[in-house]
Amino acid sequence: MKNKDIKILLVDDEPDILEIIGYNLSIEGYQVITAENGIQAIKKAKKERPQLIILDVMMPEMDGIEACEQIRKIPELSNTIITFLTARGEDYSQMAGFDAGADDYITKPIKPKVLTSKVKALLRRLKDEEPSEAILKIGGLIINREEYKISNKGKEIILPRKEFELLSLLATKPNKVFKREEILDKVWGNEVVVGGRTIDVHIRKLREKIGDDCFKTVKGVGYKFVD
Amino acid sequence: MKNKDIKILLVDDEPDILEIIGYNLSIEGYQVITAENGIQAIKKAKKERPQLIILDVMMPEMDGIEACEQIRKIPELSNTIITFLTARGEDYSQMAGFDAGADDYITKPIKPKVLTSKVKALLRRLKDEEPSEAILKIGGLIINREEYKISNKGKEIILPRKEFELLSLLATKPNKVFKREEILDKVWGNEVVVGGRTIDVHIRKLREKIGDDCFKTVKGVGYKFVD
DNA sequence: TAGGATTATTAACAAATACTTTACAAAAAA
DNA sequence: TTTTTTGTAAAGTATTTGTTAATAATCCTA
Repeated sequence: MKNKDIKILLVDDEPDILEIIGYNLSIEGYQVITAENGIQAIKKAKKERPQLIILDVMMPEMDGIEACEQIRKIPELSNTIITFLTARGEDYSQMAGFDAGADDYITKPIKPKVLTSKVKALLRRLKDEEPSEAILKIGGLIINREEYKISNKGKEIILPRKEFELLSLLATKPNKVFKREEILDKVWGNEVVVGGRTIDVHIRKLREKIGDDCFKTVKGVGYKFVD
Repeated sequence: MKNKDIKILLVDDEPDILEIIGYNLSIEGYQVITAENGIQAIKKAKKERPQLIILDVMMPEMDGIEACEQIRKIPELSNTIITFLTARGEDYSQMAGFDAGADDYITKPIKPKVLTSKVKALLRRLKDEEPSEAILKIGGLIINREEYKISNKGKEIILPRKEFELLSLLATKPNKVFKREEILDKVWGNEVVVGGRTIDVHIRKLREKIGDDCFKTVKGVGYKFVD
């Protein structure tokens, strides 16, 4: 399923928030639908059948919690993922939210990267049936894909996105050789065209940061991660 | 392995949590064992040999981290999967947990669906290890096409691509004679034109590396791999 | 939103390795 | 014996990857 086939319903009473989140999501190619209160949200949810609903907790008319409960009662939307928008630290609302049937929550203020990776992670559940394994452990390396974080022998490392994804890919199957083609497909996307040395350069950076011997070159084929 | 053959040790000091998680797991058919602190947990783990341990981080007597470390030292439990229960957002505990040898963590509050699918995912790791078609075994030779690796009588050998593919081809049907034509087709591609000695040279290199007698020449026809 | 920092890509060249050919020797077949 | 086919070593060619630095794109902050 491509992003453009995915509808996200965004519910918040502040137009600014709708604007900014909506903008970020649409950059990623999602179809964004908005609503400004719970009642509208339920109406639109029924009509549009979004795959994901992002719901502000605090809203006039009908708050997010109640809206969530209502939506959860709609059978056609049983597969819809609902996530709350909540101010940082509002613990009680998380609790109430989960009771109401929410799948996750996002705290405000929202960083675009966090938002999009969270959305991606949530949508992945749709396909996977089971929530994807967000955490990979190989040797002394821990890769937390949900939080885009890596720790190597207890030391945290921040990797740029492409490097992270490349490492992530290789680490899903240690010792398996990933063909360059395959890497391009999975990390860059099969329609993107990049020069011939791009992968090598990223590998080089990973070798620098994680350790030279973790990455093995198989000439004529590709690279593998070894532990 | 059926669910009823799987033991899960659940460790938390709050009886309520034990109750609710235990209930959900037993619905799925798992055998659930409980403990209320780290010391008890270790004792029960030794005795019952559970496949999975769900361990609360914060506990009186002995906390989850320490319990985890202790359990990891028990050789019989080396295959046991340990996952932590942690309050949302407690980042430090995650990290400490991994250092202690945990495989994953689950955040509270826990949604039954998340719990069960996570458990499923974790247990899937146990079964893995299935030999795929990517691996060929002939005599003392193991050809791993996924890892582009060869081991001959336990000794690992790295082969260049063409050699690897040539060997790979011959090994798919031991004792079958592959005509030179056929070899060219399959390894080089039918439009590539190479000189008359190319195959021989590659065979020679394989004989050097794998063993002279593995490759038999059938004059006027081609080569075969014998074990 | 300008500009400074970071990240991604490209280009150009070096280095490593793989592959092919050559030339001739050896072996087998005719 | 002559002819054909294969074995071998070394040289030569081609391909692939490593590396660096420069440039482009992007992100982030003030």
